[in-house]
Amino acid sequence: MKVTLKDGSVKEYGEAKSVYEIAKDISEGLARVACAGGVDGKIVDLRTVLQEVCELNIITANEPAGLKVIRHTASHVLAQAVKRLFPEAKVTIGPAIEDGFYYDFDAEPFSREDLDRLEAEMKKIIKEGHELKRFTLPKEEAIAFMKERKEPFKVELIEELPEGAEISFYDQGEFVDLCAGPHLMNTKGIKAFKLTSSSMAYWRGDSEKARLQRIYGTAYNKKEDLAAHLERMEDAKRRDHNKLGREMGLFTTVDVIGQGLPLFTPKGTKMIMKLQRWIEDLEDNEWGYVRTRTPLMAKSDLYKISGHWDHYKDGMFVLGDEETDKEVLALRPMTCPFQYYVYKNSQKSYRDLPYRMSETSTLFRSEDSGEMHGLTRVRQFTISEGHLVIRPDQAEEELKGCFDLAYYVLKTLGLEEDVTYRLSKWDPQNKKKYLGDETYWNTTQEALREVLREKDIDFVEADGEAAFYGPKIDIQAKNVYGKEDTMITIQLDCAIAENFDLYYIDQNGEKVRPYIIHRTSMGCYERTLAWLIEKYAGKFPTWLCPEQVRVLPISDKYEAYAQEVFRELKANGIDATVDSRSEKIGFKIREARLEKLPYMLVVGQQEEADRTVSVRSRFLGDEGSKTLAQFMEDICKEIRTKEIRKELPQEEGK
RNA sequence: GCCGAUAUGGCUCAGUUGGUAGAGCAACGCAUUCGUAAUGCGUAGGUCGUCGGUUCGAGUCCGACUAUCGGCUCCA
Repeated sequence: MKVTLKDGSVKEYGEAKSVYEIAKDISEGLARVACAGGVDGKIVDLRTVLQEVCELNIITANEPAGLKVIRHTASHVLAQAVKRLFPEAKVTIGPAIEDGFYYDFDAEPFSREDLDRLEAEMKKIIKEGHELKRFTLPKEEAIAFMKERKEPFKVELIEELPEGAEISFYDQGEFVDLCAGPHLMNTKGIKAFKLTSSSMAYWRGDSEKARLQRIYGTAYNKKEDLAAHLERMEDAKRRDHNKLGREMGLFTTVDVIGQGLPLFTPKGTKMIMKLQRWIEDLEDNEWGYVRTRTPLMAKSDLYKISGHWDHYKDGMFVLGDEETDKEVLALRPMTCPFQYYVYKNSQKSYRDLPYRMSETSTLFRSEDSGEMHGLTRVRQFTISEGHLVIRPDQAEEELKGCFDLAYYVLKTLGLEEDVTYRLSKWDPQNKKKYLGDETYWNTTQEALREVLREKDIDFVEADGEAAFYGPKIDIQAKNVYGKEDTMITIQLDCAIAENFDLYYIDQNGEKVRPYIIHRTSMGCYERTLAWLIEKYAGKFPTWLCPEQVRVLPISDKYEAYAQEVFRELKANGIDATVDSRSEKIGFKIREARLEKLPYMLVVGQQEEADRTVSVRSRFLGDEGSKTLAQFMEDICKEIRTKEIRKELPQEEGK
């Protein structure tokens, strides 16, 4: 589709997905020229263009762009319903988001019952079939219009728009909203929607500003799609690590121990130790790292040198009071300066670089109370933290090495498809938050960008996400609810060496400042475990399972043989147990399956006589019998190669 | 930190208008000795998150605190 713009230029749009783009261009950036714009070369007015666009949106409503329009319109219908049932409520903004929409209101908190009533009212509005009519007003009139309707938040929004702008509104029956569009032509276009939850949000995301009540909802073009979405959300709840991890007995929390301080059970600990041993072995033996072990706390003086005292003090647990105590200590929120002093312990030559240090490092961060979540946001956590002290000429190669290691870890865990890559840059609008000048940031950011380009990785760039000392490559993963957190980070830091007087001696015998790479390979063990729980819904690859094999004797009579099998498994380093209870075999199998064990070995008269085991696995079900030696060979190989076997389709056991 | 919701035996949940606790599963015991998703019977287990208040009487009403959940903000 070609749209002719006022300046005579013609912009060509592709199919379906760009429908929203057109509408957006027309109604936002090109609002003032749109009246003279046209579709397919014909000059038409804006209303016609928008109508055409909206029609297309209905047709292509399964495309993300089409859904966005439906959801945005649904958010207006929600606002209309709120104004009907809660006339005192003030409207603010209500955009479409990834899986639905929300609308923020200045109102009393909404209960689930309120949401149900609002849903009913929305259905009524949809049925009433209001046409969404767009009109514009000059800025001054627009302000007066919203003042008259007693909507202070809308007035504030309009006041910020440029002078002389034509302000766009949508009229749907008795409800009129300030909005750039686009929208469906009629409220009847909303075929399936649901209000999912309500919560509090701040006006413009600023905790100093008004507290608003946000209502979340979702809308689809078809009832089946909505049902499928709700089903996905139910599935997400079942996978939620915070629920499943507790149910499976991997971790727990205790009131009197405190928030954000999970306790790992023997099972959870086993999994974390498997990850940790793997990573340490990998780094030390294959990727050329040396291992350090440094204190969990230090005097405040250390953090003053590193800059954390100025930039990160609120995030640290400080022991003692600067006013009254001679010595003030703080638990470490990172390992950087500790490892710098390990580096400084002996004088390094250019030949010693890169000097790659790694530590399985427990860190403490004083998160605000509402920020903790399961295993993904905690106050004490352990990361595979490393610092590479490098010569400037080694930056590119070492950064790539860090990236390769991270990618290898992700791939082995089967998570490589589930992550996104982000180049985290400084915020040029807020330079005070960062060390170094513009040149420094441009150079370091470009170095990281080059690595991602070289690796042919799709990535996004994000302002304001950098550490205060340098930019980062962040590998982001989403939890089952779509919330994103950083899993692995690689950071380039060319500034801190100065503060700690780090140097090496070059070929000419001169002292030279090295660069530093801060990086993780697996990231935070707690978080990684959380993602693994959600990714595999508790059905972990065998190598990671806290219990890999359970021996199930048919009856007490075969206990001795079961013990023999068990000893053989343990002798091969396999995590195994024996279920010796006097229960029927069906019951034992049921329990082992509910616990998502990869392997069960049923042993009875036949097996004892033949020196075999009857194998039942999560992957193939009843696999028949194998000699013990054969089973041992197979499972050892599976564990050694960290194989991710395909699971049997879900059977439901209640 | 902010807003809202929630808090009953190991787990999942009942508990009516305030009259001082109930089920299933798990645990334990006994019987059963069993061939690929639940054997039967029995026993024990809770000062209802903590503290305070209202009341003749509080799991139930009120307040504070703590924790959990959903968000906001923040972040590995």
